[in-house]
Amino acid sequence: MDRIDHKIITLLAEDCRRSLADIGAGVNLSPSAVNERIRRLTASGAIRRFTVEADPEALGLPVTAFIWVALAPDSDEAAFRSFAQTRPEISECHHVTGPWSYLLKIHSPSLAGIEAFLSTLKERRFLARSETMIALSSPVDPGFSPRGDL
Amino acid sequence: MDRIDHKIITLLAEDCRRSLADIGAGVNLSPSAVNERIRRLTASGAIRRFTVEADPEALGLPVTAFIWVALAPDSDEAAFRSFAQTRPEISECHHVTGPWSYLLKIHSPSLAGIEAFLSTLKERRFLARSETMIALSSPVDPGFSPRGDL
DNA sequence: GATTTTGTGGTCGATTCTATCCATGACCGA
DNA sequence: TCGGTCATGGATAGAATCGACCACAAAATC
Repeated sequence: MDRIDHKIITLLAEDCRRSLADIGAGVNLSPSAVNERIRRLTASGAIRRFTVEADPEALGLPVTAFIWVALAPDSDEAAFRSFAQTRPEISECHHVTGPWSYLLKIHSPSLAGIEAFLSTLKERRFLARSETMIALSSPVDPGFSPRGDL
Repeated sequence: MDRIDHKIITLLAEDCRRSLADIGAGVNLSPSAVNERIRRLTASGAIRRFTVEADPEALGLPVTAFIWVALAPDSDEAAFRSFAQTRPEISECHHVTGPWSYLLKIHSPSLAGIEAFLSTLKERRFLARSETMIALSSPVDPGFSPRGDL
């Protein structure tokens, strides 16, 4: 992981469809050498996946919400984590310091969808309490990469 | 934006390097037709960009933090937004409902980096107050796509 | 200490696959 | 019937991929 790998990742982050020759010109390397480096970066996990950033609105998910979750004292934390991983509307789930256990970022077609999602959390007895914040606008946002069928 | 476009985006989100023939097989369309749809999806902004998800740790950014920001009453909100857009360590910036103005997600090489970032916010007189939460682990996380040189 | 050995990471060129473009054709609504 | 939209299929240009070969640095041997 040297300076060149770093630059390759930066270039791919901007546009991962540029040609190896293009990238090579940016880092003074032949296309083959760049290809080999990308192969290694992918194999080592430094590059997790090649993907597209989509506009959530275009996908019918105009509502972005952040939900603070305090897990119920008797809840199964492992179950909560795997729940989070299987729900496609959850685009982020972080275990955080501070008064709350988890922070969720979720995309939904409507506020009603958020409400339904909260109901699900309650039904499954994960929640001790929660707080929801709706994103009004997002000056910086990676958008949305559908995980699974949605 | 029909069911087919939706599926194409899902397939590209999983792996945007698969061939048009591959995708075509998934949606019963010829490679050319798929190409044309992707072109339109990109032109319309439904697909924002083709990118890579990187592992923040591999890039030397093992610390992920969420910072709640309440803007100072006399601060220039537009200036804050453009500040957010130009700082590469900010991977998300959302204007949210509730007691806080903005939620930031930032990636940093260390806790000292977070502290330095908070100092910058203070120096620029953006802050009325703030609260920082550190991510301990992230069961679901899109990782990191470097914006700009970093 | 000089020389050989070995391994890593590079270039170059041949081959195969892919995207792209264009001409053509089907289908639907006015 | 006429137009517009969208798909197909084939030709072409361009890209990724692979293998053979090369340069360099570090380690081992004489």
